[in-house]
Amino acid sequence: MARKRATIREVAQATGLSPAAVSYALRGLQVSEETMERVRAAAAELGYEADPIARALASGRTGMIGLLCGSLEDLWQQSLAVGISRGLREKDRYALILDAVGDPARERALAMQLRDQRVDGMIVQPLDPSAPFWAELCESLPVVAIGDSLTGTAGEVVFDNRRGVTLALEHLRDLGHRRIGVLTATRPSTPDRPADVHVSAEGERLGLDIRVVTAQHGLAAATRAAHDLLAEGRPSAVFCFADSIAYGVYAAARELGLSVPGDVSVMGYDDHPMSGLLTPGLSTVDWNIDGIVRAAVRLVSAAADGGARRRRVVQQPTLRERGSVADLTGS
Amino acid sequence: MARKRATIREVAQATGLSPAAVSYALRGLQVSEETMERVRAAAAELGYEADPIARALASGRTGMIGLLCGSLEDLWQQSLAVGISRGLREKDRYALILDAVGDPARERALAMQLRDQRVDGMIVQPLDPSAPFWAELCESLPVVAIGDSLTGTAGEVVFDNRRGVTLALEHLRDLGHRRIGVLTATRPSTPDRPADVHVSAEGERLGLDIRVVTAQHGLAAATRAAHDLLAEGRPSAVFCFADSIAYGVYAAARELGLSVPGDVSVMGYDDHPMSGLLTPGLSTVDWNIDGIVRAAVRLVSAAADGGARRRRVVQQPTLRERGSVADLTGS
DNA sequence: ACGGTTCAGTGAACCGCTTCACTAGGCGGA
DNA sequence: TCCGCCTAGTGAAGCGGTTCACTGAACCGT
Repeated sequence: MARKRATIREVAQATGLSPAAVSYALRGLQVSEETMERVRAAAAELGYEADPIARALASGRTGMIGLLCGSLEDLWQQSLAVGISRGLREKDRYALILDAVGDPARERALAMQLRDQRVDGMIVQPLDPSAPFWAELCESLPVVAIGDSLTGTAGEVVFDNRRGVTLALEHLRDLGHRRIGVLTATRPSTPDRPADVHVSAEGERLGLDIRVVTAQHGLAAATRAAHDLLAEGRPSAVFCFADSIAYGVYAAARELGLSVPGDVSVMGYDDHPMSGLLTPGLSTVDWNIDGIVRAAVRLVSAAADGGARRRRVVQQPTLRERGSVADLTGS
Repeated sequence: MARKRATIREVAQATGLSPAAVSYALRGLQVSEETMERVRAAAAELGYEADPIARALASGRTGMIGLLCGSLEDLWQQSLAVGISRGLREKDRYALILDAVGDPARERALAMQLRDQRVDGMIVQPLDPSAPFWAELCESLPVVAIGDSLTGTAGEVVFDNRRGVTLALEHLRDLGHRRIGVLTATRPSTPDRPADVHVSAEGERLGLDIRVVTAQHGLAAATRAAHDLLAEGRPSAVFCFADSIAYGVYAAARELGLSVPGDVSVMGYDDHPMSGLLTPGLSTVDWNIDGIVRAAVRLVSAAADGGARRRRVVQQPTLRERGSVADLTGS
């Protein structure tokens, strides 16, 4: 059995100080340089390290940031998780990553868990941004939402989806596409997701014939949905609201013996690292994941340090052409 | 401000019982059915929920399982994380995912953090399985390692790498390949990684001309390494110790204007969901990720519930042919 | 009627750290 | 010299649960 670890009292004993003094000293507060040194030495000697649980109970703080992902199965969220983990490390914090596996009820439960863990703040990719519990959560700790506005006082890193949609649809139109299938990911209880609205509006403005289909998260589900979409009255192009969904279209096309972009064109939305590796490379709307990560990390750590909570960063997209969209204009 | 949450003492007050009784009642211990009901009702009424931090401090348990990933940038580890998150959910536990971002020092720090968080057990994909701190860690909580044996009393889900390597190399040999490049991921301080040893041994047995190159984690690093490997005295096939590394070979081949498998054949190791989507599909060694996830979850939750800690599951590979290996035999 | 079990529940100590209110001593200014 | 203030440090009360040792009552067989 590992020898029981030293407590603050033992350090106090060893230095002839009170536990309180040791507590202060180790955090660089209130005490003279000299005792500070003495305490540090004794702590090192005894191999003392403060117990984060006890500390959290007493102080209500932990230095951790929670990252709550709606569905880690989504490659985009995976990339984000990796980036945020990295980014927080540089701020001397660390990320607790939790995965709601696509279940809004679990999302709620995990959010509460995280709060109870006394995280100093959290970054969320909400499954259900309109759920009422967010407001309550925002009261008790700084929350930063990525991609959606929450019902509550949260920081936000949002996407200019109107612009992103316009970019994608105009690109398709310019290359001569008129019948366009749109594949979105499920968003429980937000049927009127802003981006979807933009699709209809922009589609109309551009004179496009648009059909929207919703897919569950995950490659397999996206493939099934794409299969359905391609099977009946095939559109000339499919615009997907996530690169990982577009991968499903590639898979479905392969199953159906269709070539991309020969028989069907595909546009993604995200720009995931894998997208450049497919054949043909996936043309997509690039949201600059690094920028998002940096913004989210900045917002949450500022808020956790007592800064402003309500702050909004709008991310602008750029078009990334790679060859998955056929030119039908014959020019 | 959110109204302060109810404590156990308030529930005690409300029911006219002692805090101890309430504590027992809520955990279904020691008390009569009737008081149990009364306590539950009062708790619900007051919106009482036990504070996990206080509980952890007092009892030393949390119900959480830590998942420590050496480098979440690796797609394989991402998949594993997702699977484990799912799997633990079914066991009514939940996963805390931490990412060492490829840094052994951080791996150590996070492992200690996790222990201090009082996780009931942890699943690890060690960066440095031979580091001495694992032994110490294994003393204080159940650890399950995936892919490597730890220096300590840990459960293990290991791969029959000898068999996997044989499968891959024999496949290449059967299709007429002789000069083979091998790309492995960095493993700090384990230069003699078993799999690498097998490569040499098997290569010799099969009469192959093998050259091993090590890549850092991440797609970009893999691409660079592959670039180097392909540029000088190009081998006819490259065998990669992870599918995500193989993706780097695809990328490098594209940059160099080489076709896969026309100019260079590629074999992976893992079978990641994306591998079927590439063109050509990546031929790889399938380790059955679902099986691994299930085994790891089973081992760790059994150990956390007080079962045996030292237990070993060996995973067997199968060959998955998809078309990234050219047949040079001309038959 | 009596000692011995069991059952339901109590009180208080604790888990290990933080923090609040307070004090002793040193110092400067009037 | 006295007062007030600052600094360095103390003691004890938490934080919100769990757990151990114990008690009083009910029940048992004899």
